[in-house]
Amino acid sequence: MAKLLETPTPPRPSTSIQDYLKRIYELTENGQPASTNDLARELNVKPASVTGMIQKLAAEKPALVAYQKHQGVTLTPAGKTAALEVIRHHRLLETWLVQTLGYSWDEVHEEAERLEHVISEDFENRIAAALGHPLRDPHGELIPTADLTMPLDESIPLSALRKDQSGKILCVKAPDSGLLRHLTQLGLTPNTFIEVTDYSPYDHNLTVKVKDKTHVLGLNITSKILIEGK
Amino acid sequence: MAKLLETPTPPRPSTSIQDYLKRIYELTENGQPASTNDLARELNVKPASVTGMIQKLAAEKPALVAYQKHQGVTLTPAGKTAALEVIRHHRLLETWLVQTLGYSWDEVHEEAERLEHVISEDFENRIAAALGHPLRDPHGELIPTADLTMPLDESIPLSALRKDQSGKILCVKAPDSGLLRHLTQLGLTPNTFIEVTDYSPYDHNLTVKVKDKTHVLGLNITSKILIEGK
DNA sequence: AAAATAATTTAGTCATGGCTAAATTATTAG
DNA sequence: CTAATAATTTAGCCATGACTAAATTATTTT
Repeated sequence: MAKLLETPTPPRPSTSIQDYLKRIYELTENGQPASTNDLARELNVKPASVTGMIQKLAAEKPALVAYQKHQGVTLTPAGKTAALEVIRHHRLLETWLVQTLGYSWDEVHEEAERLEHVISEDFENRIAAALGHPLRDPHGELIPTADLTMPLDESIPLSALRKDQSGKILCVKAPDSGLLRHLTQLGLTPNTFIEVTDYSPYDHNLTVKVKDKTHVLGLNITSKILIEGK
Repeated sequence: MAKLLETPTPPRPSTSIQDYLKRIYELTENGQPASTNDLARELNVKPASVTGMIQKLAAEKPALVAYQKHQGVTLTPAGKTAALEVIRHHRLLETWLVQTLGYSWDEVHEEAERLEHVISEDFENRIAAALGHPLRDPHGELIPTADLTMPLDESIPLSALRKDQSGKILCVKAPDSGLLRHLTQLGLTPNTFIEVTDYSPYDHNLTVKVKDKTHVLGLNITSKILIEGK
């Protein structure tokens, strides 16, 4: 009898579509449309394939992306919601794998990348609850809330700090796991206290003290480390 | 540099192939080849599709199934190994979801059904270790070992017991979750003590005492409940 | 502004894994 | 043993999502 009342759940976007939407979200966080080439690079796919998929996403009802030839692509509200769903899955999974299976935060990404596409809403709810509805994942990235909106980011980049200012590291946005491990070595991990002991106005290098050790960090690093806002 | 040394990991069988191999394993546990129709029913796919996939699996090098037209299909050693890998994933996942996320053993199946295809060896090892390398899953089914062999089953069906015999329930093989919940209601769950207080030689019904309650069970149920062997 | 280069799109192909309809082979009933 | 039925296979089609090669459009350089 329950059979007869089953909601005809709308089919979930395919794994490929989810990947496209997630990457488009990330590439458009700067406010600029994402280019075909950039997407192709991020997705490990040829540009021609990107064009094809984008055209398909733009033709869906409702459209998931806004697209004009040669103008790059952005997410529609529907597309953004779908992207945030995937990102929420990913970040909750990373948090959960680190907490319950002893993964380190720099090796958990790939696993989450595969799991994010197949977990149920029920599963998502259970791990969110088990983790106490965390605000950030192990990297410090904000986790989209259950209503599929991204919380306001109140962090500022470490590069904005000057001599004698200090704060707590919230987030480390490292593009590859090599750098991630390096920064972990230096003690530059989320929830660590950091203090700026010197600032060079010429190259914007910061001298920082973390866990009683001192390091000089260039803009390439300090711009990727986020500190709690004042 | 690590790049240059990356093992060219053989591509994992597709999700579809994994599903086929798992079902063939289950359907051939009785020693008989699996028929096209039975497989189609189990996989929610048309018989013609099964024929196509089986032919493909038989043509792989090494072959994953042994197949002769109209004769049904069995697993080759390579196919059996691949099937046991998926079954190990499934059963470890079920065990783990029940233990760590409070799933009940009758609602965990579908989730594991999707996750089993995407977890890494590393993940498998971590949950196996975290669970203390369990012998059976929450249903009581044997979990294939890390070397991908199925442990010897030392259980016997409840239907083999007679008046005044007793034992511990190891496994409940219920074909659908409705029956599963019903049996749970009756207290017929793995690791519970059960005592046969009467036996009817005519219809093979057993009168059993479980958790201070008494029930009369038909062969349709008693043959699906496994008890620790003597 | 024209030429060279880079980015993007189109057109056409392929593999995967479903499907239907029709043909074939097995099995069962009479 | 033959006819009816059931099971299985073949043939041909479709959607998805990749690919290459060629064409087109944008952007830089000179």
